[in-house]
Amino acid sequence: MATHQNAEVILFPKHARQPTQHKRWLATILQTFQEHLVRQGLNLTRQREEILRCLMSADRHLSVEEVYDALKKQDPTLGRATVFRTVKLLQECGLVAEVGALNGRSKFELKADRPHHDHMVCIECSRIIEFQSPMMERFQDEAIRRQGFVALWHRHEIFGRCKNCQRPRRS
Amino acid sequence: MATHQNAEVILFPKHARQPTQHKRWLATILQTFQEHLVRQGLNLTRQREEILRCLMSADRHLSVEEVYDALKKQDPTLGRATVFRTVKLLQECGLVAEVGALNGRSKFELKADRPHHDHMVCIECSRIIEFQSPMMERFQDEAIRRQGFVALWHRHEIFGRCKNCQRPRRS
DNA sequence: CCGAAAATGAGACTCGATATCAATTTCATA
DNA sequence: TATGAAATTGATATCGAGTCTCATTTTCGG
Repeated sequence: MATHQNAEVILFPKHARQPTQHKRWLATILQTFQEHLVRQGLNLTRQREEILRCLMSADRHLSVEEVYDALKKQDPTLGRATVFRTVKLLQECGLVAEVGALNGRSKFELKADRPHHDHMVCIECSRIIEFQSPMMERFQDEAIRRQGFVALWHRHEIFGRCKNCQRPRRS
Repeated sequence: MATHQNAEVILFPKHARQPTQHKRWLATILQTFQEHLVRQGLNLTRQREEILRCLMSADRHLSVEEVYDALKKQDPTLGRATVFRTVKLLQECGLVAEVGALNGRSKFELKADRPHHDHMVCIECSRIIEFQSPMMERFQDEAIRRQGFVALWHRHEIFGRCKNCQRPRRS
């Protein structure tokens, strides 16, 4: 009945880049966000930057609550609503994608400059495994074209047990 | 700000079967459900049967609220909780599948005896287009095997605009 | 028919997400 | 740099899908 697990969020570079390299990457993404905001007549505020940085430096998919908790420590005035609003903005400009989680709490990941991939979600340990399958994509695109559909985004999640969680039986 | 659209649910056979044919189909599915219940020491009650019949005869994916509204008319004592509970039972025995909808309200479809398929969801008119792509499935399965993952179910939804809703611009 | 177990439905409750709104911040412009 | 309209924020209220509780009713084997 705990409100949420994973109260502690350890932040470290996702791609283990060189510091300088990472800085440049970070700057590029910030700029993308900035441009999107300007296009809408909005500003890149301290809070928005913090939230984006948090998502950029996390080594895993985070929920809004996790982002909020992590940032609250270094900025106690931050409000939940701002995190929700900012994540929505980041989704709109395609920097962040929702990865529907198991129990109604959505998790988010940074999409920027990362190749397209889908997810396998372990129902035991909640681990999210990213995978790519260009061939699968290809046939998916073909199906979309066949229907005369214009795809804006998609969600492809496979639920089951990961390699480490294949216990013989549920106790 | 309406609580929910589509208050009216028109029920008619999904597959336009012959009456006798449909009756037999219905009986088979009811029996499947029955068997699942007995296996768990549960009973097939009037409410449970009504709910399954409703899902079986709908021509589209329904939300719990829609099932509830439709049945409430012919059985005013029916409770929301019962619909939620029954849909969960139907999911457990594989007769019904959740099709994650746009706004947090899940919709459900009857899976029984229908071939596997995925969905394209129109963000304009909420229409759900079912499609099949055996090749796509094949490469998906391959990816799952490659990860040593054991898949239990999956969700593959493509969001965008359907053929009829490709307006030139959002006003 | 009896009685234990299952099922129901009304309503309280949970909790992620959104809306509201007064106070604060931002930035183009003077 | 000062100004003010527009954007932003955060506290809080609110919403709503889904779950839980529990007293009452139904089911079904014996």
